[in-house]
Amino acid sequence: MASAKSKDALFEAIAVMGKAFASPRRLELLDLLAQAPRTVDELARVSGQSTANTSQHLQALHGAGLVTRAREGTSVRYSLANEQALSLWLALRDVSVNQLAEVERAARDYLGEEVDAIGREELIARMRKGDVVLVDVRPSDEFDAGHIKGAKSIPLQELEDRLAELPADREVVAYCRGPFCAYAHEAVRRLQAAGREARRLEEGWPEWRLAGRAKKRSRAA
Amino acid sequence: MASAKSKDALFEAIAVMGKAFASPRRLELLDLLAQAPRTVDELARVSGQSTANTSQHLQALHGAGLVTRAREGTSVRYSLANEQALSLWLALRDVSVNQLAEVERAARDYLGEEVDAIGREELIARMRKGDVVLVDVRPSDEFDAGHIKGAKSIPLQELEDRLAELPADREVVAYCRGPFCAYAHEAVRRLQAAGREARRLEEGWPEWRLAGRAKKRSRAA
DNA sequence: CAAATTATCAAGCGATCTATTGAATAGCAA
DNA sequence: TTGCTATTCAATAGATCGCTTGATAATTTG
Repeated sequence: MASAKSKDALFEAIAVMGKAFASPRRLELLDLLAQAPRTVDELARVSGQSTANTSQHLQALHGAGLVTRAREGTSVRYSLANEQALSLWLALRDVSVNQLAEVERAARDYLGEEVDAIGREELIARMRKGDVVLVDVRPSDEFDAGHIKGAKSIPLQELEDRLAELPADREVVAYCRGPFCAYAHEAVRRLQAAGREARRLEEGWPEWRLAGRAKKRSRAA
Repeated sequence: MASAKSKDALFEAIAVMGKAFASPRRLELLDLLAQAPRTVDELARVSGQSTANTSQHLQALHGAGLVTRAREGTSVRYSLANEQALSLWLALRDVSVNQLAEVERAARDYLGEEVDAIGREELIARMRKGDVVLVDVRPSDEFDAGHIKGAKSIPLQELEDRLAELPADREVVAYCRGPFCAYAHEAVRRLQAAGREARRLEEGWPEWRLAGRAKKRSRAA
C-alpha cells in the first residue's frame, strides 16, 4: 500500500478548493461571475475593491479551477469554469442558508419584507397559458449574457418609466440574480404600489439555467 | 433597499462554511465521519493528531453546521450533521478531482495499479441474479455503522484467513470507503493473487447510501 | 515609437489560522 | 469525596492570508 503522504496530498489538494470558498470577497466575485463573464476592472468596480486585490482573488479562484480567463485586447475576461463550478457554488450557498441561522436572519434583513413568490413549475405552466408576463429586472448586460426564454428585460431603474410596456391585465413575475438579490423583491413592491398584480420568481437566472440543463441531460440519457 | 453591509454579511456567513473546508486536517476528519460517527479520541487516534487539535477542528466543523455532537458518558461522539453535509463534501471532492490535475496524479500514485471496476447498476443486476458475492473490506466497526444490503464483512486484514467463506465459483466484488480508499483496490489484487475472479465497486459506502436515498425520495414524490 | 489602459507582480504589515502545551472541566466509579 | 478519563479551554509562537502600495508587463492607440 502507498504511504500516508499520498493520502494527505489528496486532502491538501481538495483544501485548495475549500480555501477558494473561504473568503467573502471571493464569494462575491464568484456570485457576480455566475451572472455573466466580466473583466477584472469591471469586477473591481462592481464589488468595490482595488484592481490589484480583485486580480489576486481571481487568481485564487483560477488556481482552484473554478474560473477560466481569456485575454481580450488589453483586458482579461474571467468566466465561471463550467457547470460543475456553478453547481458547487449554489450547493454551498444553499447548505449555508439551511444550516446557519445567521445567514437567514441576515437575508431577511437585507431583502426587506417578504413578497409572494412563484415556483418554477407553476411559472412554466402559466407562461404556456399566456397568463403572465415575465420580467428580468437585472442590468441589461446581464440579461444579454443569458436569460430565461420569453422574459422581457426591464432593469429595475427603468421600471416606473416603462410600466406601459407591461399589459395591465396580466400578472407580472419578476426575477433577478437569485434568492439573495433584492432586485426582484423591490420590483414586486413597486409594481404593487403601481396597482399591478405581481410576484417574484423564487429562483434567479443561474439556478434556472442549471435546472434546465440537468433536465436536458436526463432527457438525453 | 437595505444597506450593502447586509449583503456582505451573507457572503461572510457562507465563507464560514467555506473555511470549514479549507484545512486538510478537517477534511480528513470529515471523510472519517462520512463512514461512521466517532468520538474525539477515536478520531484523534485514527487521523494521528493530538486530541486537543482534533477537538478544535471538530468545533470548527460544528460551527459551520457540518457535524453534530452528543455526549456519551465521559466522551463526545461526533457525526455528520445531515445528508446535505455529506452531499456537499462528496460534491466538493468530486469537483476537485475533476479540476485539479494534481489530485488525479496523487490519487493514482496512492492507489497503485488500477484494477477493474464495476458500476452501481451492473452490481444491482448481478446481485439480483445471485451472480456475485459482495464484500465490505472496511474495518468492522464501520460496517456496523452502515453497509450495503447483502454485503459480507471481511476486513482487509482478515481476507486471506477467511477466503473459504467466499464461494470459489462466484465473482467477488469488493468495496470500501470510497474512490480514494485503497482497501478495495488492495483486496482485489489479493483475491486475484489467490486465483479468484474479483473486481472493485466504483463507489464506496457514503456514495452508495446517498444515491439510494435520492432514489427513495424521487419514488416517493 | 511613446502614451494610455489594463492586469499582474512583489514587498510589507496587520490580522487570522494552526498546532502545541498545559490547565480546567465534565462525567463516572470507587 | 477522591481519583480517572475524555474533552475543552487558554495562551502562545509560527505560518499563512488579505489588503495596500508602487513597480512591471502586455496591448492598443496616437
